[in-house]
Amino acid sequence: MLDERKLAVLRAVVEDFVNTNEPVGSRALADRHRLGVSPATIRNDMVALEEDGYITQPHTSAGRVPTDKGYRLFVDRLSSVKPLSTAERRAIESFLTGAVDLDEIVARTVRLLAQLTRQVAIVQYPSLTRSSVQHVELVPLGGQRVMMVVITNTGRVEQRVIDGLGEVNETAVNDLRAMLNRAIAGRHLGDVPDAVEDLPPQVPPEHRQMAVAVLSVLLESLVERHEEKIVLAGTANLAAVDFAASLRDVLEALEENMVLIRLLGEAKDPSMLTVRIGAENFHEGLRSTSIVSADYGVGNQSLAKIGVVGPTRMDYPGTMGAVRAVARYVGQILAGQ
Amino acid sequence: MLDERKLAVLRAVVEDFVNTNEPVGSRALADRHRLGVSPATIRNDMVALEEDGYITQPHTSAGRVPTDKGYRLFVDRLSSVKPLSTAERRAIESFLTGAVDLDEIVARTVRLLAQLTRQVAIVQYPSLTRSSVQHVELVPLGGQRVMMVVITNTGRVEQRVIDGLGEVNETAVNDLRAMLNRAIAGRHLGDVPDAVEDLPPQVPPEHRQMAVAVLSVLLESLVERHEEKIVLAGTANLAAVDFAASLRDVLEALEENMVLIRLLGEAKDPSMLTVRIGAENFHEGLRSTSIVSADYGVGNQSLAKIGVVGPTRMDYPGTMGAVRAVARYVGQILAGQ
DNA sequence: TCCTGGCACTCCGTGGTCCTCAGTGCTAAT
DNA sequence: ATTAGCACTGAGGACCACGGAGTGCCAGGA
Repeated sequence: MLDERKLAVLRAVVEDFVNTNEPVGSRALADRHRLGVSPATIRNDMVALEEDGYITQPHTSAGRVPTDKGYRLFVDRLSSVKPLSTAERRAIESFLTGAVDLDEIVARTVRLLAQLTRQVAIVQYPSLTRSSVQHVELVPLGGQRVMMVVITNTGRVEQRVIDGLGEVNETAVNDLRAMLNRAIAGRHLGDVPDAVEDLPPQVPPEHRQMAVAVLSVLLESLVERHEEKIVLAGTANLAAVDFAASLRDVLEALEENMVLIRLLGEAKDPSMLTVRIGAENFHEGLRSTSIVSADYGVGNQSLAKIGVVGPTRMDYPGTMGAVRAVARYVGQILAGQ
Repeated sequence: MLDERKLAVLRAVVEDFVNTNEPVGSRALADRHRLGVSPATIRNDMVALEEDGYITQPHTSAGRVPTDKGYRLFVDRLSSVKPLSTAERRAIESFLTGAVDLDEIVARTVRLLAQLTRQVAIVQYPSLTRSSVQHVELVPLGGQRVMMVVITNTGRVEQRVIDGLGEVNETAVNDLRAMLNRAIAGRHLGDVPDAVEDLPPQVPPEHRQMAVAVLSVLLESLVERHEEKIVLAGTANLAAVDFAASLRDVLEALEENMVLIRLLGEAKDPSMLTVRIGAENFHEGLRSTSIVSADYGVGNQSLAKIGVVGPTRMDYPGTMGAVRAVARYVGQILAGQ
C-alpha cells in the first residue's frame, strides 16, 4: 500500500509544510527534496496518500497539507528525536544551575523550555505521592490552632492550618510531632496512610482528639492536592500562530489547570515521550494543537511531567528533543538537591 | 476653553467609542445622547477638542476617537467609579468565601477579577514587609542543614534551606528557635532587623556561627523576595481585543513578573485607585493598554496590590468599580483569617 | 455671538470584474 | 511504472466604480 517512496513523499510534505506554513505542491517537492522522480509521479503518490487520509487539500488547486493522521505517521515512523546542539545543551545547564529552591527550579525550567521550543511550556510540580517525607513540623499558633508543615525529599513544602482542636497543649504537640516523625520520616507518601494507622491508640486519651484531627488533615493534604500545581510559560509564542480554533479558545484551555493536568496525565508509556496530535486531544479548544510531554524524575522514579503545547504544524523532532533533554536535566538537578 | 458642553461631548465620544469600537461621528452622537444641539454644533466642539488633543481622527472622513489625553480627562473629571450590581456583589462573596489558605484566596481572587472585568487580572501576594511574624520554625534536616520556615500573620509561609552550618546541634537549634521567637514573634517584618541585631552576643560562642548564618538568611529572605510573587488570570480575554501593538508584545510583557511588579508599584496615591493610560506606561509592549490598580490590605494597612490590564479603550468606570470592590473584599477575607 | 441647515468634498469599504498563477488530474507516449 | 504535455480549477491580487459616513465651511437666523 504505502511503499518507501510514498512515505518519503509524506515526510517531505510534513517537513516543508512545517517550514513554510503553506500547502506544498508537487513541483516544489521535486525541487527541494532529491526524490529522484518527476512532479507527475509525486502527484500520483499524493493521490494515494490523500485517499488514505494522510494529507489533504485546502481547495482544489492548492498544494497538500498533512492531516492529523499524517503527522501521527510522521512522528511514529518517519522521524527521529533530534538531539540538541551543544550550544543548546550549554544553555540548559547555565539556565538551571544556581536555582536555590524548588520553586525556582520549576520557574526556570518552564521558561527554559518555552525558550528552546518557542512554544508554550508546561511544568508540573513534583508529585507528592511519589516522594517521601523528610520531616513533619507542628507549630502551635496560639488559640486552638496548629500549623502543620510537611517537608518532602523533593524540596516541596506543604502547609496547612488546622483549627478547632480544643485546648492545644504544647507538650502534647511535641509528643505528637516526635511520634509522627518516628512513624513516617523517610517513608514514601504513598505508605503514610498505613504507617499512621495504628498511632491514635498510642496517644493518651486526653489528646487523642487533637491527634486524630491532625492525622486526618495530613492524609487529606496528601491525596487531595497532590498533583494540582502547574506552571506555564511562553504563551506569547502563541500570538505568532494562526489557529483553526480561535486563539481565545486555546488560551482559555491553557488557563484551566485541570485540563492541563489531564493532558499531561494521559501519557501512554510512562517515562517515554508522548505526543498527542490535534483531535487526539479531548479538549475542544486544543483540537488544533499538539502536545509533547515527558516524565521527569529521580532515578527511574517518575515524579511528574513536563510538556509543550504548540500548533499541530510544529517541528516534532526538535520539540521532542528539547522536551526529553530538559526532562533529563531537571531530574539530575532534583537528584542533586 | 473647555465649557460644559465640550466636556459632555468628550464624555459621549469616550462612552460611544468604548461601546462600539468604531470612530464616532457627530450625527451618531446627536442621536444617541441628549446633548440638545445639532450635529453641526457638535462638529465645532469636536474641532476644539481635537485642537486640544483630546480626540483624533483615524483619517479625514472618519469619526473621532479619544486619545490617551482624552481618556485621562474622562477618568479624572468626567466619570465616576461605577458601583457593582448586587448580583456582582453576591458573585464576589460566593466566589471568595470558602478558600482554605492564602494560595487559594489569591487564586480565586485573580480569577474572579478577570471574570468580572473580562480582562486580564493581576494579584500580588501580600507583602511580607508589611505583615508581622507569627512564628519562626527551625528544623534540623540532618547533615549540616537546617530548614527555616517563617509564618506570617497573613498566612504566608516562607521557607529556606540553610546549608554548610558545620555541626548542627539539636539543642542549639532549639535554643536558637526559642530565642528567635521571643525576639520577633508578633513584630512587623520591617522591625525584624533591629530586633535581632543584639542576638548573636547572647548565643554561646560555639554555636554563634550557626546563629549568624541563620540570621543572615532570615534577613535576606525578608528583603529579597518579599514582593516577587504575582498571579495572572484572564489572558484569554486579550484575544478578543485588537491592539495597536502586537498581541505578542502584550503577552510578553505580562510574562515578565518584574514588569508587572513595577507597574503595580507605581501607584501615585496609596490606598486609592490608580489608572495608568496608554503611553503613561513605561513599558513598550503596554503602550496601548491601560492599567487600573488598587491597594488591598487589612484595616488601613496596605499589604499589596491588585490590578487589571486591558486595552486603553476599556470601560473605566466599570473596571474601577470591580477593582475597588474586589480589593475591599479580599481585605476583609484576609482580616478574618 | 452662538447655533444650525445646507452643501461640497474626502476617503473608506464593498462588490464586481479581470487576470495571473500555482497546482491539479488526466491522457498518451516512453 | 514513469513522464511530458495539456486543459482545468480556484484563490488571490489589481483595478475600478460607487455608496455612504463623516467632515469643514458658509451663510442665515435666534
